[in-house]
Amino acid sequence: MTAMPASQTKLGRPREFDSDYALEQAMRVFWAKGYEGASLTDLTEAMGITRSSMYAAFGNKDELFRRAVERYTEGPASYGIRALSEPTAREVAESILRGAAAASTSREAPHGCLGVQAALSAGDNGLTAQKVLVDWRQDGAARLESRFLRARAEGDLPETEDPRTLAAYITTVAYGIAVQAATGRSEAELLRVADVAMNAVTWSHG
Amino acid sequence: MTAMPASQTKLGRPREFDSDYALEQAMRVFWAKGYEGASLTDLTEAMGITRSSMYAAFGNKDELFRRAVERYTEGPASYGIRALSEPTAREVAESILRGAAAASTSREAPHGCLGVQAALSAGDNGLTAQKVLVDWRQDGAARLESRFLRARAEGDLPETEDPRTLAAYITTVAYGIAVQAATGRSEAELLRVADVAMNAVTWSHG
DNA sequence: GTACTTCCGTACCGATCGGTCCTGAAGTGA
DNA sequence: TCACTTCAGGACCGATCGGTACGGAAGTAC
Repeated sequence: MTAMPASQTKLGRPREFDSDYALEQAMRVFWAKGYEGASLTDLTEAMGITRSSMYAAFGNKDELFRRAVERYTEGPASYGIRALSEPTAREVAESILRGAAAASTSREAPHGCLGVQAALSAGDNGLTAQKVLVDWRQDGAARLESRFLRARAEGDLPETEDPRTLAAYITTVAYGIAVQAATGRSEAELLRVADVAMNAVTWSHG
Repeated sequence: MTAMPASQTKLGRPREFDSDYALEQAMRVFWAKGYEGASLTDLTEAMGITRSSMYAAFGNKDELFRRAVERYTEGPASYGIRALSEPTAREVAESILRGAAAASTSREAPHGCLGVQAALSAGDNGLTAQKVLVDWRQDGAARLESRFLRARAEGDLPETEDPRTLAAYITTVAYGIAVQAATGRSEAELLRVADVAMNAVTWSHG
């Protein structure tokens, strides 16, 4: 219904607003105010469109949030995906922690991590959004676990390290860094925290 | 007006409900649903009192939240204060991390940490609550920093360790553990994470 | 031009939000 | 008993919530 295949013949009046820009703005509002704290008025004003246009283009608030999270993953949180392709387990972990510190304290975006703070807890109306983010965090941890599993198979991580626990540890620190950023800590401080955190693990290299 | 000194002569009809119990229930609702997600209806139903009684006893939603956070500090989060009186820096840190893992995964309470998840981000109506929790987290970190400062002075922590960074690291892991608990991780997993985290620091003892 | 489709803006929907007010009952001290 | 105070309950407040209906304007395909 909403997102038709682009191959279809375009009929009628074409959309006047930039859908990507609108989604970007919605993402920022959710990031700053959380799912429940972001009202339709907040969202549409930031997106520069009316309620009608938003509902026609994205369906409803839940779907808009889902799309915003996707965009967040591909945009501000893309350091996470890039980190997975670092050559060694140590560099993967370091990229994630330093990336989290940087992304959570950017001056051009809300502090903290959308994936953590937008719906950590929720009332009845926010349960869908809460589940979206639980899945988002679980998925990220699972990818990291797979990466560490591969690293161990490649001899890149000592056999004594458990990939699941290690992935849980790194994501734990990353989430904590996001909370610290939302509490007001500076990037410099959080980079030092990331450095300390790296010492917890015996890496094969580095 | 609201909270008169207890020394005053008691006049009129005495309160019929248990104020402590009511506050405990309110705390749990805020813990599970967050500040904005917890409606007055949710709160008063759990507390077993009417809106009138709540407003007479606690003032308004913001004040109720403030009191609930106080109770949280003295109750479910009391492990934090107790940890500060452990004899060595290592034991302080270990008590905090293990305490966080246990408190965040209790079967008799909502998962996660009220101080983290009840208002990490907020809309306009939740800004006061958000500030309460920012202060709460900053205060906790400051106390831990003081404790580590003392530990270093007592020769209980190597001179090479910076108390501020160390306190930031430990609280970061503790917050991360709370996020993981809200994501569904088990206590056993989080205890393993806590063990890993302890290896990041060179302690004088243990 | 004409038929058709989708646009956008607005007015509006019922529900719920936090908070107030009023009333009658119930307990207090003298 | 009496005056006084505070209780609990529920109706009610304006504002805002997410979401919908409608209608005129504006674009496209033929």
